[in-house]
Amino acid sequence: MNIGEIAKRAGVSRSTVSYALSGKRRVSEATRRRILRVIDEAGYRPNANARALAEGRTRTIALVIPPAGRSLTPIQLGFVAGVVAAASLHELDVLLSPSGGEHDRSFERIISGRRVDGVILMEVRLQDARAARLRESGLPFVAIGHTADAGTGCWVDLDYEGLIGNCVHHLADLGHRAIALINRPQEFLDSGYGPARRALDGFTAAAAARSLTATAICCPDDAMAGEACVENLLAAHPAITGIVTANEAALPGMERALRRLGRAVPGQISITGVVGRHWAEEFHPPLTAADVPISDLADRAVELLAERISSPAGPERHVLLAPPISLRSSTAPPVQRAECDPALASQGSHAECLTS
Amino acid sequence: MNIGEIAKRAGVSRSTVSYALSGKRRVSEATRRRILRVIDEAGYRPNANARALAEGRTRTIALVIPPAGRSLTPIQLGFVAGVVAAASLHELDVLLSPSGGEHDRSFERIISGRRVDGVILMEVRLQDARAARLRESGLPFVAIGHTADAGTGCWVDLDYEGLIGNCVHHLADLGHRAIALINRPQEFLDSGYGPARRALDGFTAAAAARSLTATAICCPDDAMAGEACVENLLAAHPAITGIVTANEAALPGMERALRRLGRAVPGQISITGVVGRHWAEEFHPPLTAADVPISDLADRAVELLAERISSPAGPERHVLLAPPISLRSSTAPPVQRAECDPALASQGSHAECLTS
DNA sequence: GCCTTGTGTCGAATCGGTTCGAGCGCGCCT
DNA sequence: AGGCGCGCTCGAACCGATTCGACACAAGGC
Repeated sequence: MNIGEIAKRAGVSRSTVSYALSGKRRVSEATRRRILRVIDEAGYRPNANARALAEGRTRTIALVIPPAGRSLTPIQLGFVAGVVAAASLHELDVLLSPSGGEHDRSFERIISGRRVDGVILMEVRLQDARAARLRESGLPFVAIGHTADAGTGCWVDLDYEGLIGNCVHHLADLGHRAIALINRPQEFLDSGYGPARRALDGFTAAAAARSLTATAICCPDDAMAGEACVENLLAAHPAITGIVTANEAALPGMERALRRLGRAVPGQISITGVVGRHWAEEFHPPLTAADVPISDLADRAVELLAERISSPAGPERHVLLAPPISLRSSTAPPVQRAECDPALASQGSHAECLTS
Repeated sequence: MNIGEIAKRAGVSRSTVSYALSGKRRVSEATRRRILRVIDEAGYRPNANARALAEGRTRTIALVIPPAGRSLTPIQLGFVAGVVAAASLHELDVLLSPSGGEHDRSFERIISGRRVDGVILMEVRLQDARAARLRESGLPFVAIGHTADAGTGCWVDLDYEGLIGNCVHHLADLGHRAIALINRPQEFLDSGYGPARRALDGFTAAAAARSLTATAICCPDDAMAGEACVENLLAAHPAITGIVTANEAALPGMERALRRLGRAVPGQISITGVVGRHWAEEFHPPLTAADVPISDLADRAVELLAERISSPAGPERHVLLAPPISLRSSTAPPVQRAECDPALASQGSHAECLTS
């Protein structure tokens, strides 16, 4: 069933059918109705490939997911779902492309085969080969996170530097003097992964501004590692009363470690950070944190890309999101060590130990 | 840059370029080399849409993800990643399609626009409108989970019935007499979601076969609900010593509830079930469970689909996976209430309380 | 020397749409 | 009445590939 068959049955030419469908030229009401009836009876839909070939656009975008497929975090997952939903509203389909290692062929196939009108690139690095390849190809793309030359290209990103800084200020305001950062894994930092770098920068700068004693450590992306990290951290730096985390996957382990060490939250240790809302709410007690606005991020990325596709010569826009800190119940002023009996605190009755 | 331009530069016809690339007819070695050199210099790749139009196939498959995009579980996420990886090995691209509600237009667009050669359908229900639509369209598809008429169509699935049954038998072998099933949410059961139904069937049948006292409850897919479920369960049925779970998302909450109630695992309560490997290993203590072989599932689905695409008239094959139970450390023989001091057990020294 | 066989290449049709220029018939204005 | 403009429709070109039948030319057999 193709457009020619419809034309024949309706007794018109192929172009008239096309115009009746697209509305790009006027078609008399009588003819239009007749054509639509035939189409309805035949259950006809235009072939997407033929249309793409003729129009020169595919109405499809590619979403390039991070290299190691196995390490997709729930936050990334949420982003994928968000992009699909947002694209659906723009009448765009989403082609998923893995990247890295043997899967680079897939990426290359999609780009150079002109299968898509634009690309969303997840998890870009400060130096990113895929971004360079895309720039060379001339295909519109939006990066999630920004590359080293932040001025060029479109991107949407989270203001990790500012957000982590806000967390530090929040702890400082409460009176904490010794704090720590639990960052993403060391190799992320080494390979120039923006969020990890900027989290560290923001932490260091804010801590210095408030003259805090600050310790930053990296932690692999899983609960077991989180448990070990917190144990080692508190053993090595017993004075620490506040923790800022940029690593949500480690949270369950952190919770376990604190419980096992008998440190009450927020009685003895305050915790905050930048994590997905889901993780913040599942923490015990609910985490005071800057919730990562994952579906906003997805919406904005698709919006930017759609705009760029329709006018490739337009300005290269950037979006830097900075969600507010949601106050829940994992932060409080630090205990005064001298005045407070640890036994009391571990039983949860730390009210009388609070400082001013 | 298109095939005509390459032909001109190499001084041959367009068809010769096509044959040199596809190898479907012989081309003299000299000509072939010349063409390839020109292609290399120009950085030419065939336009995927034009090729699809001419060949009548798109080299793309659709992956239809569950209705509510927001509630994708990590296990589903893993499946998506697995499908993309497997498809990449077959030189297939993956188009992601949401389904349900307003997103059904996207599904319809992909199917009737002939954008794909085949479809993988996640989370099918026993009665499934999308499966019916696909059958009607004649497009090859593979379902994850089977529909009510299991004999027709291709599918891959997990043998939930058998696996949950095995878990029951495992507990029975250890000597447990009163056990419970923590199933997926009630509405899943009501809407005819296969895994939930079959988990319940398998549990009931195996418990009956071993003459166990069995309680089955449903639990929403999150940690908070898991915590509440376990508390209520143990309050209402204090005799229970073994729990089988089909709900991995509830696991962290279950762990918290047991800890708060002071029930040692596996000292006082044994836990097992069917859950993703990741969840099993993150549990404390590591969970004895039938690990869901998620990437196997994805591989087999893609394999079946690829086979069906290349020979649509072939047999409709099914795959039912039944992974073995991985013994970790969350199950043990139940304590003899009369002989055992709960205080001892809660300190982890339950060795002297074991039966037979 | 002619016919056969086979190798390598070409031209044209095809896939299923979109789009542009042209043409036809009609009503209106002068 | 003739000319003009307008509304509607048609035919043909085009997008960029694949594929089939045909043809040119060289080698080999009689």
